[in-house]
Amino acid sequence: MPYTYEHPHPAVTVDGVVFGYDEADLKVLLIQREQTPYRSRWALPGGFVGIDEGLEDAARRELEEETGITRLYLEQLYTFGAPKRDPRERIISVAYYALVKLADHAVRAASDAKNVAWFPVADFPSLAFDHEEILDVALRRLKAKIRYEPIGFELLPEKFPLSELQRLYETIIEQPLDKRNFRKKILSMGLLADTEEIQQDVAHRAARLYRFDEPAYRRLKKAGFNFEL
Amino acid sequence: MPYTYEHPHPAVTVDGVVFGYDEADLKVLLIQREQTPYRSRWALPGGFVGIDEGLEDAARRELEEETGITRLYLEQLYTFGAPKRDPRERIISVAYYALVKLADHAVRAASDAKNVAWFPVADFPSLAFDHEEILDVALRRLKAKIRYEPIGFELLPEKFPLSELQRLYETIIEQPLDKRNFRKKILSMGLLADTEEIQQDVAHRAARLYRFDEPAYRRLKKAGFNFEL
DNA sequence: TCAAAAGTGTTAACCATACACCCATGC
DNA sequence: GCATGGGTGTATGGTTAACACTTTTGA
Repeated sequence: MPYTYEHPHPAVTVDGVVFGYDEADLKVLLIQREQTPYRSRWALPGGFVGIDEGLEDAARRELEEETGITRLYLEQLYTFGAPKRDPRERIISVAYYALVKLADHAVRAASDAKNVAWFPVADFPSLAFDHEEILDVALRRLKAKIRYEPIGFELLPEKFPLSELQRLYETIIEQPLDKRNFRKKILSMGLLADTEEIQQDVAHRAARLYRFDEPAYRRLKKAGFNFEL
Repeated sequence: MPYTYEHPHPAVTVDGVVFGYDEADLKVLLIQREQTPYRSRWALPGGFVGIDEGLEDAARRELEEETGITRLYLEQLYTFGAPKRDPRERIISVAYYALVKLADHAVRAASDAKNVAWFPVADFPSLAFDHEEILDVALRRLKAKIRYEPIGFELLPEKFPLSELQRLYETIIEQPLDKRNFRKKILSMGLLADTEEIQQDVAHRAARLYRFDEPAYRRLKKAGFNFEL
């Protein structure tokens, strides 16, 4: 049961910053802690890395265990290791950030036994440990990355109208975009496939639905194409 | 002496990818291992993180201990934690990359007791552990980052002619640049201060020497300026 | 006087921006 | 018929890209 080493070893955890988006807001998934320290504070989902477990594997496992979310875009963010970041012992945390299609996951997370909830990134409670710093780094990464990698689609449903894509971008980069220029640019890239479907049950003219054309993106990328804004 | 934990803990190390540049090549600093495993193989400098030591502190300490290099640009790169990356025990490595002004450091590293040497990144020996992968990630990061952050100057001497800066960029991004356009662009940014000095001991017309104007950069950045290429 | 690199401007193509109205639909 | 958002084109200014010759210096 006890594990002994000649030199002291830190503990290693993974923490996940899970972003979701609904028509109004960019949101982040938080869990309310049940144990000390920071009991009842909200925190990023995460946990210890198994001794024979890869880092990304650990991140996926923790997210699935704690939130039920299973298929998501996941990328390593940064490693946080300030000596006193956890009051119990030295814990080094490898942080990941994830993008999920909120519509598909909102219910499961909310109905879980644990206290799990989505908070708007513009308005969230005080967090445990250094998790506010981690969230801040994740947000900055997302803002920067969404401009030069087509990852925005990971936050939208499979099929979406252009206006929703535009709103997503406007929300994340925090500035308005010109509708005509946005459409011109994004359509001219050849990354969107017209699904030939339109919105249902809207109280106005229904918009065409597009989907992200992954194979086309791969082809273009190989040919030297660079996504931008 | 022995340290005991209820659950198994991985060891945590830092490894450093130190880049330097001379008029011909982008180079990386390697150390020849004296112990098993991978005895006598070349490897990235690095070592264990002290239990009360910050990650970046550990990286700086290791680089100083192993190579004598003390003032450098240092940034966290990525964390590598595949379960079998070290044959002895589970070791998670937080990798950093560093940029140094080679001219100032070439001698010290080479004259150290340990077997330390600079290798061109285009032609280096087989490396220990997963260090080739780490180097590869570092190179890609450098190539990407040098285009949108003015970090190239960290690789040049304090004072340099424009042609040297251009050669540096051409070397790192691996494509030729037009001389007139390069000068126009870089000078129009207002980041270079004319030192009013010129090259000495050259067998042709001596070039003006510039230096990177750090305060000017900070001012511009605050005003929303974005360095690019 | 030759070799080697420094230094310098103009033009054309392209791209980003700004901007306003009509259309389709459901209520 | 009205409210709501969908969908569309053009003109201008700025930015990038292509391109070649003269100057300076030391050997």
